[in-house]
Amino acid sequence: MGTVPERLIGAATRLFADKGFDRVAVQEIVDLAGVTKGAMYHYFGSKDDLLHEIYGSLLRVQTERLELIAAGDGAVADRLHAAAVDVVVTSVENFDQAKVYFRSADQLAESQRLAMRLERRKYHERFRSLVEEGQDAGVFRDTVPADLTVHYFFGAVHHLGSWYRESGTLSAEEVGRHYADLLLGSLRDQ
Amino acid sequence: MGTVPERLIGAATRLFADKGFDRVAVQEIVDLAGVTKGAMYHYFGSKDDLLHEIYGSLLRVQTERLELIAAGDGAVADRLHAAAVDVVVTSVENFDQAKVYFRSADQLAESQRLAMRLERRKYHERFRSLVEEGQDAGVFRDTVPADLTVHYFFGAVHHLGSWYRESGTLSAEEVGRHYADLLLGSLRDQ
Amino acid sequence: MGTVPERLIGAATRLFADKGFDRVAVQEIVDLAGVTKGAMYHYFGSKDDLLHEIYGSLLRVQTERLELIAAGDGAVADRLHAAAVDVVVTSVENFDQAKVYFRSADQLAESQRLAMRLERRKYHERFRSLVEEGQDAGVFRDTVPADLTVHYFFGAVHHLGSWYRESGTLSAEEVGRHYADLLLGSLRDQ
Amino acid sequence: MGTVPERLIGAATRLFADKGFDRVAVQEIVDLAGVTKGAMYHYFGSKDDLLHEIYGSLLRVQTERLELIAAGDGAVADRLHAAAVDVVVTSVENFDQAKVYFRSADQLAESQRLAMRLERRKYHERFRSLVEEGQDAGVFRDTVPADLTVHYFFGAVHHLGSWYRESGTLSAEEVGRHYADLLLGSLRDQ
DNA sequence: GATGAATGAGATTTCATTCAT
DNA sequence: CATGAATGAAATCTCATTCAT
Repeated sequence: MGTVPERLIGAATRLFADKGFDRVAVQEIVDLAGVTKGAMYHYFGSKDDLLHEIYGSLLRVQTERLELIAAGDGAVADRLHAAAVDVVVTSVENFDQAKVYFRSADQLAESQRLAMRLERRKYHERFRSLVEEGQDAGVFRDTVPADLTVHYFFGAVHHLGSWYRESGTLSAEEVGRHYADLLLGSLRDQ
Repeated sequence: MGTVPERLIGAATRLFADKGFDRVAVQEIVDLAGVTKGAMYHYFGSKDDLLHEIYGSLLRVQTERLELIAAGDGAVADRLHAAAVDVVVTSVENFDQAKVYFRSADQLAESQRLAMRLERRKYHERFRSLVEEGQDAGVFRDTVPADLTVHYFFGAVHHLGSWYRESGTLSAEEVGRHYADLLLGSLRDQ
Repeated sequence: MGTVPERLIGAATRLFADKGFDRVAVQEIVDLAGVTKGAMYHYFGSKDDLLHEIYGSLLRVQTERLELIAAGDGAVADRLHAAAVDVVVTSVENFDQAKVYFRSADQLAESQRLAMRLERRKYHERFRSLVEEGQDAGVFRDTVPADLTVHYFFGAVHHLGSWYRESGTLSAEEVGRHYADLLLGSLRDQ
Repeated sequence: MGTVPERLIGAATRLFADKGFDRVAVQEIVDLAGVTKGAMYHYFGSKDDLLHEIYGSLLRVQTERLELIAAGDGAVADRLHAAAVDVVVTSVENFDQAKVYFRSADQLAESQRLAMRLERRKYHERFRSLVEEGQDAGVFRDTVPADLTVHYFFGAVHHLGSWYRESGTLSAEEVGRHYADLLLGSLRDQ
């Protein structure tokens, strides 16, 4: 059944993803995890801590993978495409975590928000550097600022939680490829 | 200073946009509006009602404008471009309303959610029909499903609330054009 | 039966006097006052606020009376004697308030502590100035610093809560006169 | 570093003196002592036990010393003076213990309270017997009941915790002498 | 039309203590 | 001897909503 902290994280992830951080009571989390509130506060300092933990784990994984993909030695268009597919696939494969991540950024406690923003920015900038690399190489057009393009793309990714259903006809891989195609398409020089 | 209901809607819009529906107390709203709780419950049945009121108004405006733009008689690519610019511009020009709209869909009461989903879907479908029209005409490529493309684009639009700052260097119009260019770019046949 | 805030103050005074601030639950206070917790938080911002309210009221009364007595035109020894009697008598006549005041100074919230310390110091200093006036006039001996003497006397007064019983044989007036006699005795020049 | 129980008593003494019994969590005590909760409950039955242990030790020492001083063969005024100095000096020299003793009498568990009250009363009575001895001998005036005088003096002593600062200009010995002078002064026959 | 006192349910968090290891 | 995970009861406080006036 996993350790108590694992069960708590699991329960919180599912509930936060479903209802949003503010709509979930600590009591619901511990009930679903099968432990008592005292146990939760033994392992986590607060409800915020739980969110912070969930929030960070997917971002860390994705950052690591982006690092690897971006540092590859293929053409920049291929690397960007692979990175775009990857962020979609890992988001869908960890859909509850991703939904929490997409929805609850603003609910993080002040103190944790800064640290998280830094990590997010790092991810954003690594991604943007790929776009800029392509622009500098003349492979991508530069009529739209790279920064804005990246916001545009991540907006689309964040929105996955609002429409994508795991039970639907499209696999994670397929959505990933479509998203990547749309991104590359909009960057392709005419 | 406006009527009491107007002041209430204004206060609620600003606060919901800033902190999210669940983080705003009714007391804060009435304080900011300069009225009492009794007055609020005189005009609105509940806190949910306030959200509902705000939620719908921007969507109604945008739907109306989309209708007009889509029914124009220019080339489909031009109409889609204009529609894309428009949704961004109107979102930025009513930024607080838009933020509420982007963030708080899931907080609507069950009963209101359905009605809203219908309106949203209508908007989505009108937009999609433009994409499909272009695909049918052979102007846009159809390797990516029109439905997914529209989700992709609206994801980007919804994300505006997370990164766009009215005080920044980009005007609403500029962002709108960039967004539209990215959309059209990704649809352009190679 | 008095207004709700009055009943709350009354209940809190009795309970704080009996068991000490930290040993009293808000629930007990509202039960004794016959209202709900919500009502309490409607009138008082916190449990601390309640203490603050109680704490200040006796001090204000005593400060006012000391002012009057000290400003009288009798001999300094007579005025000091009257002041000493008065602080004992008013403390015993408002015994619950006095006990709260004596016991719970350290439980006041940080923010309120400063304000209260100022008021207390003012009282202390007015009292001390009487002692100094007598020393300057050669009526009281000055081998013991006035400051220390005042601490000594107020220590005795604060201790009333630990031993004096209203049901005992000594009236407030009698205790007051004894205390004043002890004070004056220790100041009398040999 | 001392044994584990010693470290626990030391930590508890400091914390109780600083914040009061009810404001100190067992976790804080064991943290400061550098041990775990299990260890604490190995040596002490409860948090109350810790208080009880601290509470008694200073009283025992002071009782013993009072016994010796009172049983001396000097004049009664000298013995009372010495006793008064001594209680102040030992209180200041064990200031944390004394503060706990002064503040936390009411926090003792019912069962322990009785035992403690007996010891306190014994101390009080021994002290009072000195006063009475002087009154019987005609050295002290008897216009104020001995009992009340002793309460008065111990009130002043208990109050030390509220105003005396070890870093101040007065040494323990000086304060002791001043306090004793005030006591003797108020007893001196005119 | 509007007030604001009052409710009552429920929120998060704390904490002394126990107990299997 | 000692650990530290886990409990469970209780603590303070919040808040949308109602209702007599």
